Amino acid sequence: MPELPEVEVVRQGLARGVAGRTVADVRVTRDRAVRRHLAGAEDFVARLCGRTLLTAERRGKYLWLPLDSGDALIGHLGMSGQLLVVPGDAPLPRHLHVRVGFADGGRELRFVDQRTFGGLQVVVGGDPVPPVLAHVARDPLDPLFDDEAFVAALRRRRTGLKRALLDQTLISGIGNIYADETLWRARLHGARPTELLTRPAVRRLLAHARDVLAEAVEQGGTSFDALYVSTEGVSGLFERSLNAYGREDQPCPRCGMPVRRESFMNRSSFSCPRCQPRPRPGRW
DNA sequence: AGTGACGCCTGGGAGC
DNA sequence: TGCTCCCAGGCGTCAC
Repeated sequence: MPELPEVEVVRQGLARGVAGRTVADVRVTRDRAVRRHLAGAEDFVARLCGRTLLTAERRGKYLWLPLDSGDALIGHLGMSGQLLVVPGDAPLPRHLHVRVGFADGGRELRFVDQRTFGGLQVVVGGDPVPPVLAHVARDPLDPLFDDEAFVAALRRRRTGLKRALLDQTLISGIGNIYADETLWRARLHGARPTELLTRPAVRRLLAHARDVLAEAVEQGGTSFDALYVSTEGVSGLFERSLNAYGREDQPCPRCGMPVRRESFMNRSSFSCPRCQPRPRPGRW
């Protein structure tokens, strides 16, 4: 599932593959893929044609490509989205929704998305960040991420720790997989009340989040199936480095206890029963 | 204002 | 074999 590392790998591919190129033609074959573009698919196409894509940027799980018009093309992969840079005569995949051809006649950009939770839109402004993304917090790999502000904000929350890690307005880029991996490394259960964590504990947690995200970027991200791939269609290798996520009943790599699976927020959470004990009422 | 529940969407697999 | 149900889960929206 695309979280920060997977999206970052895609961003790097876009920077290599489409930045600096001028759009010649755009085809939208499924309007749902541009539903966030409120002015409609026709307007989406008009705002892209003839424009040059300047760079490839990312905040959390959002991507955007500033245009020479002052607009920006925003992309979100949702659960199953792919941004591919491939030859125009490559076979058309089943869930291909948007094609962007370039004036240089080289490889085209494709948005493919099985579940269409993701999508594309063109918005006004993209420097330093499109206004519609202003609510998204900086992510832990952002040089301007404010560690102490995060520590204070998390401790002001009155919620569970995993819920806070998944809140993109508090810290962005972390989804279910990397939340579980961060918690495993920090030896904390996701139900721990945020307001009871000490400052040093939150700093350690943040350091683990940074580590696991950076290591996953190095490995090209996590690919459980063919749904997540780079712009070149390559799968990531980080799945083999997962310690908790998806490892129900397998031994904890640290202590050997079988990893447990719990239902949480209508999804699965994986943790070690020994390394990450459930919080007891009134203690932490 | 902060918190949490809900619905969107499709394919694959389990179960009958 | 074929049908139904469940699961994966990011995030915008809405209610409290």
